[in-house]
Amino acid sequence: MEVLKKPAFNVSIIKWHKKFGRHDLPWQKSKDPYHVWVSEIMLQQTQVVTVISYYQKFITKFKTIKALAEASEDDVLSMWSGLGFYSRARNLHAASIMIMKENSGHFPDNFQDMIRLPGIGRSTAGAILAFCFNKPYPILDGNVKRVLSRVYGITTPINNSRTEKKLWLLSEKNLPKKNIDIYTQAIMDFGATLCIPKRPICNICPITQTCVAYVNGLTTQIPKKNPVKKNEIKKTHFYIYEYQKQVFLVKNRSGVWNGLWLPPNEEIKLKNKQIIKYGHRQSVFSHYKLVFEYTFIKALAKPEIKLKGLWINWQDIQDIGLPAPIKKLLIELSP
DNA sequence: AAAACGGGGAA
DNA sequence: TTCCCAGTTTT
Repeated sequence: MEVLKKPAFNVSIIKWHKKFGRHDLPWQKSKDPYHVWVSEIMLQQTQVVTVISYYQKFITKFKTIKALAEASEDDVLSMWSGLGFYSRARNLHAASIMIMKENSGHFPDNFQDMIRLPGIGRSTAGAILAFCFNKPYPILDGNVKRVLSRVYGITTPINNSRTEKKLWLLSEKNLPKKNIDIYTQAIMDFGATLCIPKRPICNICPITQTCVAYVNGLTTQIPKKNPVKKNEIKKTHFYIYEYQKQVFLVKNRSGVWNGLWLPPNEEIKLKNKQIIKYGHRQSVFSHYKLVFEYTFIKALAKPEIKLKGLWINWQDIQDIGLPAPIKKLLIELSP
């Protein structure tokens, strides 16, 4: 009797990618590690569609590692404004300075030197090594976790350290002997477009025969996740002062939105003031909900503010590092 | 309202 | 090693 040999999972994925994968993303145009690095950092906690325009703006503004290293942190954060998880931008900037100092501007070509850079961990280093240097390193992002847990029928929670260890081993085990760059892109595209979190499109999937979750009817239950802790509520108040078409902002130096500009959260005594508006907003983070009230105060005389900060023209708020909900609020309040 | 998206750094 | 922290968009 003839034994039908099933194609290996990784070979099937590469074949699938030729026809159905994404080939025209902006960062796929070059193998320049700087480009791939920036894209990988942006993609760490953000979806492709959101990243595209930010990536293009960022690379246009900072064309090389040198240009990034020579920029101010303010400039870097302003390009990141709205993308969230701002430590990614601060780390990218800090890493570019390290690369200038320690490696004369050349991005490292090996795993050990890469993960020394702030913001680059095992998965990000693996992606850069595969895409730019054709080296067989595994990655383990959300897509890969989902695909592997379904293919192997892993029912333990994927946000658990034992399961994660197992997934790393599987990711490594499945690396193809050749075309590591294509495979790495392929498994991410496959996870992002076909083996999606809810309602995976199994009817056109090329690997259902070897997918344990599919064969056992478990695709909706895998991957399983431990529940995340619930959100507490934090409250704060912003005082938005306007004087002669300018608004006053201070640099935040802690917690969320570290390094970004915010309206002060303490009231400043004014002799002549004209309060325009009160209101409140909320902003949901992964670990808590921030409820903030705001008071919009139009000053009739220049306020004497002891806080260190800056007066900025309304139209210039586009160009500084502001959190998305604050930028939105200021744009609504601007004349 | 909940889910999706990894890695740094303190404990 | 483990735990805590960190933002916005999409579903």
